Amino acid sequence: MRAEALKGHLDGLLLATLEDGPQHGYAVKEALRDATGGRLDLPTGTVYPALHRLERAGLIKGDWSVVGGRRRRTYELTEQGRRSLAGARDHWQEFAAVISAALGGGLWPATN
Amino acid sequence: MRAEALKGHLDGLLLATLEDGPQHGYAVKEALRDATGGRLDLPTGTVYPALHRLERAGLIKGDWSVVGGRRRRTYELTEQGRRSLAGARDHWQEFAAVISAALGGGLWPATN
DNA sequence: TCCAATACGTAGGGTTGCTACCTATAGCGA
DNA sequence: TCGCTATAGGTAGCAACCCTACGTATTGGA
Repeated sequence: MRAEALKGHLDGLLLATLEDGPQHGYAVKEALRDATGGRLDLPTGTVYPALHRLERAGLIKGDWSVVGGRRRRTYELTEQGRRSLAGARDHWQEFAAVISAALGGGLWPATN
Repeated sequence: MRAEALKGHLDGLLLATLEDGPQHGYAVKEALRDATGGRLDLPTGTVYPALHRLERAGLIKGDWSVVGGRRRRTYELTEQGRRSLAGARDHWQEFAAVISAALGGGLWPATN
């Protein structure tokens, strides 16, 4: 996975991993890796700042806790975050359709 | 179309529009707009610098000419550019699959 | 004792597309 | 003639954002 391709799509991915319940940052990173068969293994320097950004934007809400002697910041979606996730999915569908149409050479959007 | 979403995918789109024959910059911009039903209408400040970048990278080759009193720079794919386009298509397929898997909520890749 | 895994973080940089602006010609309508 | 639009090219500077490279700390196994 070329890295820079992710630009502008990361936020939706992070929100999606929080959809099924609260997670702490490190778990989000692992969930994303597992959901993609290891093909999307983000560095922590990408994940943590992005989560901070989402929290500042009011899309997620974090709380500190301590588990097994390690401090954790557990995040959950806000109502606004849930709406944003839905928007991100819509946007992705359109974006993918547009790129596929223009890039050509592919079977897209799977015409039948 | 959110703007930053395009990051890292523009080069492939430009190469794809040159696949069926040489085009000048302005025509590339219009071809892209038409191929996407107007949904991808790039500003010239995006297209021209990107073409310069591709030429510097050796993926396309440009030549000046004058048509109807207007100077044109006509670009065509190099052999390297053709390979790069193929790579961009492969990369896009994988990228789209990964994002779709992680983003969820969607019918992807259009299972039937 | 040392290292990996877990868990969090920041500083700085590089890439890249966009905004805003500029030049110039052809052609049309007022 | 004047002004506007379409065509055709260009640049400077900015902002977003993800990555690299670090740093801290704890737990637990080799």
